[in-house]
Amino acid sequence: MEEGDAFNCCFSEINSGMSMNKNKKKMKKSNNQKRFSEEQIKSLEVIFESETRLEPRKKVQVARELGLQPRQVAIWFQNKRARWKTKQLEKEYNILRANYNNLASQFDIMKKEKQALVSQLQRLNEEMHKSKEERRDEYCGEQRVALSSTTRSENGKCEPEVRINQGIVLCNDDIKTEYFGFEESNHVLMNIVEQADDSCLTSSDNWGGFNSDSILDQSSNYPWWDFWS
DNA sequence: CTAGATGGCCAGATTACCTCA
DNA sequence: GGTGAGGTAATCTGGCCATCT
Repeated sequence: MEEGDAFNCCFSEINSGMSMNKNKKKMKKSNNQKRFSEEQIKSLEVIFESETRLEPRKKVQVARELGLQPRQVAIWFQNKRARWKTKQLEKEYNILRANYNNLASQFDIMKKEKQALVSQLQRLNEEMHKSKEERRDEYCGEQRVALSSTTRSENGKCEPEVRINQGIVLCNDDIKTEYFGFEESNHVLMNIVEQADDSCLTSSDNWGGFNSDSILDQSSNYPWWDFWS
């Protein structure tokens, strides 16, 4: 701490009548100069733009130039920093809110797109099942005719029940895969639909649990603003 | 060298007062 | 003219740090 600084500090308090008894409940202020002049404010603003804190020497110099007490300059800078910080916080809050709104709207759009795709998948799946059953019936009918005609020509005996049962067993097990040829792709499709059904996006409960806190949670290291990039 | 005293600066909260709608 | 809201200078409080003794 500098001697001059200490002197000016004490001087300013005494001089401006601001040295208060701490036991007093009400503070009284001098009515000499309530507000700084426009020029004083302008100069202080200019200095503040380049440096938000003043060196003791600079503070005395500025005070002298503007006709203020060093303590007044110090207090102005303190208050200015506080106001500036509040404004910065407001700005940051507005940016965060805008980002959040943007994120939420995009999320909503994607949610709808996904629901549409899920319905489309379900429709396709139903059609596939229908087509599969039609082909199976068609195939089993052909097998039934072929089997009964073959045995009759070989043995001269007619065993329709056995032949028919054999045909049905074949249809339900191995032949259907060979005949229809899409067993594997069908499994894949079914898995997609099942997974989509389990997804949080189709569950309104989970969607309702979506909140900004989780996104804005500073404890997470994930840069959420890059989520959509 | 270390510990306590002193004083300044800071942030944050609050007060007192002014201006304006 | 009275009043409430908002802005601003100044004060208070508690913590931190540097210097002195």
